[in-house]
Amino acid sequence: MPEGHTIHRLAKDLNSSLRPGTLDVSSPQGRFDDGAAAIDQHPLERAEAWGKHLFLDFEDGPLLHIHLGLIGKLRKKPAEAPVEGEIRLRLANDKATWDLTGPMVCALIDPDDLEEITSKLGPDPLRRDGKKDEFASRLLRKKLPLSAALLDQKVIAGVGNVYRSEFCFLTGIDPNTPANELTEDQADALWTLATDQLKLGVKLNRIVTRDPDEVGVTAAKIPNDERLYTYKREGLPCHRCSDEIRLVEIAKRKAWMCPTCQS
DNA sequence: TCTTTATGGTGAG
DNA sequence: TCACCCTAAAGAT
Repeated sequence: MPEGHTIHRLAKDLNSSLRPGTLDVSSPQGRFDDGAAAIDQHPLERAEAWGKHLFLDFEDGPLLHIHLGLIGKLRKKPAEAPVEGEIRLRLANDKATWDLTGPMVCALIDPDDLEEITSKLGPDPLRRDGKKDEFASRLLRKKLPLSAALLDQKVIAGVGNVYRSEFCFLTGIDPNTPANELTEDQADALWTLATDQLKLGVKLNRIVTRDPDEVGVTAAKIPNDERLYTYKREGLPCHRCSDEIRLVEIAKRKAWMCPTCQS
């Protein structure tokens, strides 16, 4: 489930769950034994998210870089939870256990590496240093379809395959529109939307783009199968106009759109 | 009990 | 452009 909101939520939860105090760090699966040993018994100073990247800073220890990729998960379990599955990394104290499975990246890095990684990322709407103007200038330079540009982490860090289709729908823009044909106002609207939506995603710990008024309950209570307008809804009626949601392929990945609402 | 899929990204050719 | 990496759950048989 990893788009930017997931990573920021994880950083927040890790900070409250694993501090203060030293941590028992291990690699039950055995593929990160050396890394785990280097962190073991060091307190977590701070977890921080940057787009879809997660960085954990340990007191008197190295930095840990985690990227969940498509299938990675970092799950909170009770203290002393039994080992089940392919757990690359386990962080534990006497109150909780966090198990990392299937990450694309789990590696110790130094500050120079951190700088190199973050310098390659575009503005993150969930960070104080995420700037609308920077997003607009990067977006409007791209000749790619909007839906492809939104997946480019150098244009905006943290947006993934669910948000990109939903943002195109919510702004009423055809996802195939070349980004450099958009207006400044449209770029502004996309940034504001991304900021609001990702913040809501962190709060609810899931993506809910649907207008609660259409469903008649609060956003937190919208059922999972009603919380999105387009994603994985091909063939189903648009929540706004009842036309059929269409599946298209953009930037080698599936994208969804309403042919009537987005033109 | 298979095969497929997934909210991602890299490196080789 | 393709092959490939990682894992688990859902879907097909």
